[in-house]
Amino acid sequence: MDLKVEPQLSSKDLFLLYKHLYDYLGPQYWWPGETKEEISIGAILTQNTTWKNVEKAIENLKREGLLDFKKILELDKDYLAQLIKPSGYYNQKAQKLKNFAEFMLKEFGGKFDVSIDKWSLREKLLSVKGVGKETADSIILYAFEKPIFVVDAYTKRILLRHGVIESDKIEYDEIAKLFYLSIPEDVKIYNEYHALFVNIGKNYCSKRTPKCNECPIKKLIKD
DNA sequence: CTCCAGGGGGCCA
DNA sequence: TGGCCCCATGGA
Repeated sequence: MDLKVEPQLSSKDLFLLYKHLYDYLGPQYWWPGETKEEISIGAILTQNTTWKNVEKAIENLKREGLLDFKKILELDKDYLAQLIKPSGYYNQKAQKLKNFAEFMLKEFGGKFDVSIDKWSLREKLLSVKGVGKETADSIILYAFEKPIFVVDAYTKRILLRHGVIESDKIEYDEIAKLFYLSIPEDVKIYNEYHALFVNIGKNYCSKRTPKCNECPIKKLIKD
């Protein structure tokens, strides 16, 4: 069971919530990363792992000049695994990075400024072994810069605690739909909204020490 | 010590 | 599709 917070929010309030959070917390400047390659690689490395550990892995790759799809594809898999060890699941993730690098080179010549429909792009990304919905959507939004809404564990937990959704068994795409129906289709908004949710999730809605009483959302709802 | 963090794939009924 | 297991490190 997950705790709930009174009063409750409705899915119709999601755009209002965004505007309030943005006014209150300001831009979050996501996704951290100097290049699209770095951003997309980070999206895979952060699977079920804290960002702090991912930073170490990225730093190792950057130091070796390996934030490059061609080099990742050619690199010895075990060596790649050692470099990304701090991010955990290193054997699996080494293979995932190779799968993704090969996909990007074959499909788009390693480029991100492609004029492909975002849903077609999503289908293609989901066909890569190691890229699930959240990872695909993160890559589409933050590297390809197309308006796809990213749903993560924080998003689900926050919506659950504020009564927007009833059950944590709700499907990923069903949660995303709540946002597509409530807010304008806009890369900037989707970018900031997800980042704001992570901010709130980390600081006020973590599983272990939920500081619901100090949560900005609780204060904002009182309008 | 236990539990969790910005998941995803494989297997099986 | 729904449930279950595996992957693996670092931090609270």
